[in-house]
Amino acid sequence: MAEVTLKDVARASGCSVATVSRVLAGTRPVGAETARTVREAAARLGYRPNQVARALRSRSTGTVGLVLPQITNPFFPSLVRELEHALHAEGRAVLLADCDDDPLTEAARIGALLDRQIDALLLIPADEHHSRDAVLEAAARVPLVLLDRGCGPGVADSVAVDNAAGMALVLDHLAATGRRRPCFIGAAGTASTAVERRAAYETGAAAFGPQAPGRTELGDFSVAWGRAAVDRLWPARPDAVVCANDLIAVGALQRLRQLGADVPGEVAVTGFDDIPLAGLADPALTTVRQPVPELAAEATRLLTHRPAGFASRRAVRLTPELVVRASSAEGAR
Amino acid sequence: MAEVTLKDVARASGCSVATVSRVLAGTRPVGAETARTVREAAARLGYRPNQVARALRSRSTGTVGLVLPQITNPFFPSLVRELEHALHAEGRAVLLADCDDDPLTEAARIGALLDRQIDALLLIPADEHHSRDAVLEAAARVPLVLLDRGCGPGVADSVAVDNAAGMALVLDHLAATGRRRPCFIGAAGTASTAVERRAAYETGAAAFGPQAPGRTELGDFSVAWGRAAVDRLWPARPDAVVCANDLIAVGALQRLRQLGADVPGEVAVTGFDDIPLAGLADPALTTVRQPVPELAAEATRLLTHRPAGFASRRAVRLTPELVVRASSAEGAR
DNA sequence: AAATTCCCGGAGAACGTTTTCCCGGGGTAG
DNA sequence: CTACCCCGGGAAAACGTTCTCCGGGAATTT
Repeated sequence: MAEVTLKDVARASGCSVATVSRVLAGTRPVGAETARTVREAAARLGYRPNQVARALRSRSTGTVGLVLPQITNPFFPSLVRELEHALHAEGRAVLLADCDDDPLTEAARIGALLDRQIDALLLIPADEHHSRDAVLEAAARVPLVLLDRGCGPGVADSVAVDNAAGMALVLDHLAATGRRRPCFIGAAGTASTAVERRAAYETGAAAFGPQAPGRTELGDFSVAWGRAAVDRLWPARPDAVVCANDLIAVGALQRLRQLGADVPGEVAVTGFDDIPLAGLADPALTTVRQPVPELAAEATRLLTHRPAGFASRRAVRLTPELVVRASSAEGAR
Repeated sequence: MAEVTLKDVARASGCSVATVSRVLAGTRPVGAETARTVREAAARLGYRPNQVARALRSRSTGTVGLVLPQITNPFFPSLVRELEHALHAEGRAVLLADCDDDPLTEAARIGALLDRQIDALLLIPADEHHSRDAVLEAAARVPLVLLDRGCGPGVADSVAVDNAAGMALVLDHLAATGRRRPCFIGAAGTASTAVERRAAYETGAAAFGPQAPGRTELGDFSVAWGRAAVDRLWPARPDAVVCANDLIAVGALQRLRQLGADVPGEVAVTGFDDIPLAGLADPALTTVRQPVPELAAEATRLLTHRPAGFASRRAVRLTPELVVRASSAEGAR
């Protein structure tokens, strides 16, 4: 029933499978009259090409793999959405894999996708170091683009936000609005976002004066950690708490309010990423917006337009944007 | 290089492709000695079976489609995660499609996935009515399980939470904690979750007395709508605001606080779904937790164990759980 | 008018598996 | 000793495409 094949169309239109294939794929010019009959027969029978057979023959599945650390990380869904739309628009389908932040699972998933003959792989690596081998291996087989996070230099093409620039935006803003004693709540992991944001904070914070900056605490990218870190930092009474991402900032915000601190009057709080939650926090969170649609567009562009015989790796950095909200308001002081 | 095929292994191990296939797939018993040599050769060459070829021949891709309305809806990521894990655990891969809440896009995506010869389809329908045709068509081709939302009776197997039971839990809890004048902020759409929760509220609210319940307002499943609805309902001073999902509840919570209302002292607020945001709201949101892991497990079970020649559709309803948090606390009154 | 090119169409190989069918040898039963 | 059967193994068909090669007729060139 739903098993209409090229052969059926050929029989119905009185010509060979080769011709039918040519008409439908537009591979080679074919007589106007025959083309018409073929197209009509195909429509009448409701022919849909079997993509698996097509893939086997043409060595291209029209499928790209997307491997990410944790779909439940609120930054990823919008990215996945943009990627899905961009890829489906070109007729490619997305094989999704969630590796649960575990490099071993990640490697297994990558393997599974490669076995399925994906044309290309989009990967948000779980760990800067431990993902490296799997990435190298995969990059040798298919076009691969690293997204959001890096994985050592020159491993593969990559697209990410300029974390240093983003952190600079935050620090400039805080300085401009009169904050003098910032501190930092970061993530200890080796994920490149953690490392870069941490480093950028250290660099930028120096401008506040030699010993102005308070301590920096390192944990993970979670709300719980944000809460916990505040307990350690608040006694020193910083006037700004810079967080490595929005989840941490939300936690910090919560705990500060519990402790009776006045945000933003007494202390400003900033995040990073601009996840949906950021705008909903109270007070709304000042943060750095990642250009998600641009990240997705650039990633798919890198996948598709890969210059032949172009060995060198491309690393695209997109500039983020500062989103100032209530949590760092000046007027309230 | 990465192109090791069965033929290569056969040549390396000195036997035929048929034998190699049999050894590796374990299809048929084969001599112990030959099996050893074959396995060894395969390992040495690093043979990985080409799943596309396998799929073409065996008419099974080991791939299931997952189509959902909006991956950015915060309820879905955890569901996707569970499904991905369950399916990958059985060696199946997931083709993901996001239809942007649009039934037309949904139909197109379903078609694209079917062309790729998915073995089965998991679908969270975008709309109860407008998704129906596409669902019926798809269900005729592959095993299909509807998730979270329905699509008319008897269309396909389905797994969802018992919305009526969940709403009853909320209303019982409110009644038990002394609330007398509830009102409802729901969604107007025809998504089955919207319909069922709305109906369940109407039924349950009757127990509060003939004219006790305040108005019910219908919009969409969004934070913005929650805020807007409060402006309409608050003048009537309900002592409980029951919301059709957590997003609405978060919006309501925000607006109520802006208006100076005391939550939960003056008015309780409840949500539905228990998305991560619910626990982070201030005050933390009382809500109904959907049993996400169970939903996923049940869905994959229905996909795999489908009784041969079992025509009737199965509709599984899972019981939700009430999560009482600060937004409906009694002590605070 | 003959030769060359061009165009349209078909036959069939190929992609990498799985699976059917067949065959030879050794064991057991008659 | 013959008949049968089982077991391990190979040859080759099949899955549904795409694409190469080839041929025949018309059109163009010389």
